[in-house]
Amino acid sequence: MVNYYLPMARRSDHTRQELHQMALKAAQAIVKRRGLRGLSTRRIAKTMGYTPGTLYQLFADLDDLVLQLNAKTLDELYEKCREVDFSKRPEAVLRELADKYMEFVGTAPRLWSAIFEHSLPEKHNLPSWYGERVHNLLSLAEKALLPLFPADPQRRLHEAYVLWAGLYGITSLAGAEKLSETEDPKIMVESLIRNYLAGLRVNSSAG
Amino acid sequence: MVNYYLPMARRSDHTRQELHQMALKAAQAIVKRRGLRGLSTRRIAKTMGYTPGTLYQLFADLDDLVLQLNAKTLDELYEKCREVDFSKRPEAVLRELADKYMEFVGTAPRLWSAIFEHSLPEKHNLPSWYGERVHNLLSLAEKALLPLFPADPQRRLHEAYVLWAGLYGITSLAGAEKLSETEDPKIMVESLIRNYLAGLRVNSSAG
DNA sequence: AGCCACAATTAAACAGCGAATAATTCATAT
DNA sequence: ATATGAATTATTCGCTGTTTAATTGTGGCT
Repeated sequence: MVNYYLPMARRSDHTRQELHQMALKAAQAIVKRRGLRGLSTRRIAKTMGYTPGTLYQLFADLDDLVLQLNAKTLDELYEKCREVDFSKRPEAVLRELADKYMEFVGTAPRLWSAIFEHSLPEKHNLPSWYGERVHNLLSLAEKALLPLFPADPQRRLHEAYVLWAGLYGITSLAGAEKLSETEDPKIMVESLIRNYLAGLRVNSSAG
Repeated sequence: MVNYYLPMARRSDHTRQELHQMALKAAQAIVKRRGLRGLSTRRIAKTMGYTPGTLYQLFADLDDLVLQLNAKTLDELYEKCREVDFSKRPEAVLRELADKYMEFVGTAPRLWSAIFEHSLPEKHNLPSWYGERVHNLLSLAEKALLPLFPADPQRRLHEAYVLWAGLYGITSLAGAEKLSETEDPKIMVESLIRNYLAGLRVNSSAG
């Protein structure tokens, strides 16, 4: 009789979890260098020292793997952004968050754009664990807005969305298009934060 | 002797320009229904009633075709946005622009996200004619800001860029469903315009 | 020790892809 | 009428993601 309850020892030198980690690290390295379109199951497998079939024991398909890679990217950005000093004034915190964001994107632009270049087949929806990663990041911006709307978490989340999306728009446009090389994305983000926050104060006190 | 100066008549029933148009229309229909990942040379060719090889006489490669499809999309959005009444107040004009923009995106979300999902291979840069399409749209937002900064076109462009990038970010994130499913992008855009413009007035009059 | 059960891994196959090339078709200029 | 050369197709190549069957290897049991 075989023991069905404990996992049988692996044939090779790596546990399932190790393999999972190896695959994501391999994929991350490939996307960093060659972009999402340079990623393939065969390339990942070769980088790991395995064959493509093994990947299908760790992931449902390549979409699943990319989704988990993107979640990992979001996690790493989240960890980087958690370091900011949230005791400062909202505007200063948001500026620091934006700085971390842009620094992160700048060091691995292909890894970052993989998040937006990837799209799921029609049938599938985004898994909830992916949405949680996005929410984590948003909660940081929301946290920065806490002094502004201490009693309205919903409002806080809403404004955090707008600022986050604006940040994304600026960085992605600046990254993809060098038409306006006179425009510095850093200054644009600065404008966004300063003016939007000023507008928030005006419109809140007025209405 | 052959006449090198006048184009030889086509073998089939369509001129080169007609074929070019047919290819883009076919690609547009496919992307509308199946998304960018459902697009292939074989599918385009079959839709046109030709074979894949013909496409390579009209386009350098599939990337070129997708780029021209995206330019066409930007053109169609531009034509739609030109209809707004630019005699109104800046905030009203910007809101109308945003409305047209989001209505357009809403009717063909897959066509729109193709703009962001597509990325060129490392070697190539975006052609200038593509950047012009983006600039056209940008100039509409700049036009709306004319009453606010009548003597500072550079400032106008800067603020237009920030606003447009924000709109771009909100719609693309909402369209790709990489952000919240609960937040309504329309309300977010409303917030962006109202607060950013309010901030502009405050910060301009103050400093 | 020997063997069995079964998980892990691989090798092979399939359909489809973008792209390049050779072969073919066919409208026109002479 | 025929040769010319552009337009179109058929074929081929090396890829791709994914599935399947075959193989390998390991731990449990007698």
